Amino acid sequence: MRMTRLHAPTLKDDPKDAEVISHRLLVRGGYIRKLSAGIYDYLPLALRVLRKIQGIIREELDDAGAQEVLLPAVQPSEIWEESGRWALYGPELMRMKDRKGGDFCLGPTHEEVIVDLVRRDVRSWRALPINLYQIQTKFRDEIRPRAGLMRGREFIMKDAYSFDIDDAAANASYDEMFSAYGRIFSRCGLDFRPVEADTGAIGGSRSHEFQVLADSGEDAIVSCTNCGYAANIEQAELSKPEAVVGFTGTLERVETPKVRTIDEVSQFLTKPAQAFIKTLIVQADSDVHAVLIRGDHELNPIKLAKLLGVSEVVLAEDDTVKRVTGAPVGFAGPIGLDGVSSIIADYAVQGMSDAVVGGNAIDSHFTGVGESRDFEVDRFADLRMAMGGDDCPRCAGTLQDYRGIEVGHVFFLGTKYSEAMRCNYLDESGRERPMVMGCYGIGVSRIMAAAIEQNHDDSGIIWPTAIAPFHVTLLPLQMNKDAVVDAAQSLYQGLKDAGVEVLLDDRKERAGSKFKDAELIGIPLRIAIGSRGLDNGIVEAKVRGHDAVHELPLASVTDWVLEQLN
RNA sequence: CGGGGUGUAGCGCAGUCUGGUAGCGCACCAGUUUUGGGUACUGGUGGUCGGAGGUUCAAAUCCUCUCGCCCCGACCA
Repeated sequence: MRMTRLHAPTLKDDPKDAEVISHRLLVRGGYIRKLSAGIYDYLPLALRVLRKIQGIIREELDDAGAQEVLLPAVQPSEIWEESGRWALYGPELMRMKDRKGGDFCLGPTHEEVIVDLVRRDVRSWRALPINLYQIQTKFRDEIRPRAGLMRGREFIMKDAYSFDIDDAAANASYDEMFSAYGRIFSRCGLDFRPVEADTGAIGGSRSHEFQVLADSGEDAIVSCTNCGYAANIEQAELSKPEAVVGFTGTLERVETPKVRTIDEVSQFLTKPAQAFIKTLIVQADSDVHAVLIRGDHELNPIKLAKLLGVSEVVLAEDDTVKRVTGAPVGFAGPIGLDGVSSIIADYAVQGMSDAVVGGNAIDSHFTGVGESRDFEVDRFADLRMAMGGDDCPRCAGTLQDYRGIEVGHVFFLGTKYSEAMRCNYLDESGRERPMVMGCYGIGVSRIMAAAIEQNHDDSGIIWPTAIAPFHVTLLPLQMNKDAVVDAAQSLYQGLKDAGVEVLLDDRKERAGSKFKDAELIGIPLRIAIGSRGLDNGIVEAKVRGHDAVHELPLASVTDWVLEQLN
């Protein structure tokens, strides 16, 4: 490809509305343009990257026995009514009517469509397992799209769905997808972790997210430094700490005028946050509970909801707090608290002594508190978010904090959709049974952004070779010198003939502009052809992201490039 | 949805407080110059100042309403 024929409008200035690195570089590098919030044009360079990613996905999924289909983007409400999600899905589901007044939506996901497809034509256990996937544009009307391609409303996703005869077979399908995902992300050149994830309201027993490690990631994850354990902090279970025996401190009520948050009280009393017990008043359906969490820890509402057997828990309204504690928000404590259904405490609170708790009265706290000596807990459980420094629940190691970008998710669905939509088959004994499903997503456009978050420097993008828009870029530095132009032209032809994807910067730009743009666009290999070196038959070769400059004879350029590409 | 910000040329911005009929840099076009890290100079193209209404002799500027976009949070799985 010749640069003069490539629509890659690069910018010197950062676009104002781009904050995160991948967003800035994709816009500046001429890869994407915004059409509306969370909706982007993909320009030629971006499309080349997306096709590389899609190619890797196709190869690995086809190898794993999946088959590609392409399902409609616009879906009728009927199948969503059947699965029950027409009512369940909120405004994130983009709904619309056709000219006859029929209800439709833009597909945010395709469980309904795929189940409808499979249930029509697959009737026998002999036809299973079957695994169908597609690569397609999804639309979710996100409350707040952000960070460019990272969380768009319209985005490209690969979604796959497996159908099996029973749990064991479905688990095998899951395992196969899990390992294919590992190969896909490795081939994309990403540093990632598969982490155990929350199975959420869908239920089911297994779920893993594939997280690309990057400081800008939206998700908080912990990973053991010793064994392979890794999990979303929402999911990470924590081992029960050993209870400490013996109390110190004497119970004492202290005045704490106008200080209510842990930080404020901690400063006021000059005691560390670990010495505090937070008392959170929560609402679970119609019940109100008090939840005790150590001051430096954070409640995990998902764990609490599971423990209480409800779909969700929320912090109680101010009025409720006042009613059950007799004090405004900020002074709740477990001592003398009897207006709640139960007092539940995180394991870390067990055996705490010389602690600080709220006094259930305005401007008042207790110090020197001993758990079980000064108040009763109804039950203890693992209720908090994991964090760096915690003990690994699987081995003797320690957990470390990471931020991650979720680029893939594998999910054991079970029979939720197949039962709701009667996607059944006849087993060997002629009995009708629901198929057991799994679903598997990859954020294709998000991978492009995640790869940049992980691979860039001050000058621009540094693409992993496997997903770079081109392998090599040629920079003729003086377009007015025939020798330079001719040498570049013959290198261009030679590389193309050798099957290399090459971008020739044949613009009549100065050398500086070409270098800058080449670095911004981030093609892995760069060959600079200048009159100075050419007098000695030499060009300069450089690998993007490395400082070393190699002087190469013209004749060996193609070999060098092929060697670099392996 | 709550909080904060912002909308002026393709991009980045000034002008708004204190009303007087729109400007700078980049990009783009023509030319001179330069020629290995975004060259310098000259001339030029391009804007209903997000939109609607109002106040005024006069509105980018003041008032009211409205829309878009960005950030934080809540929400969502």
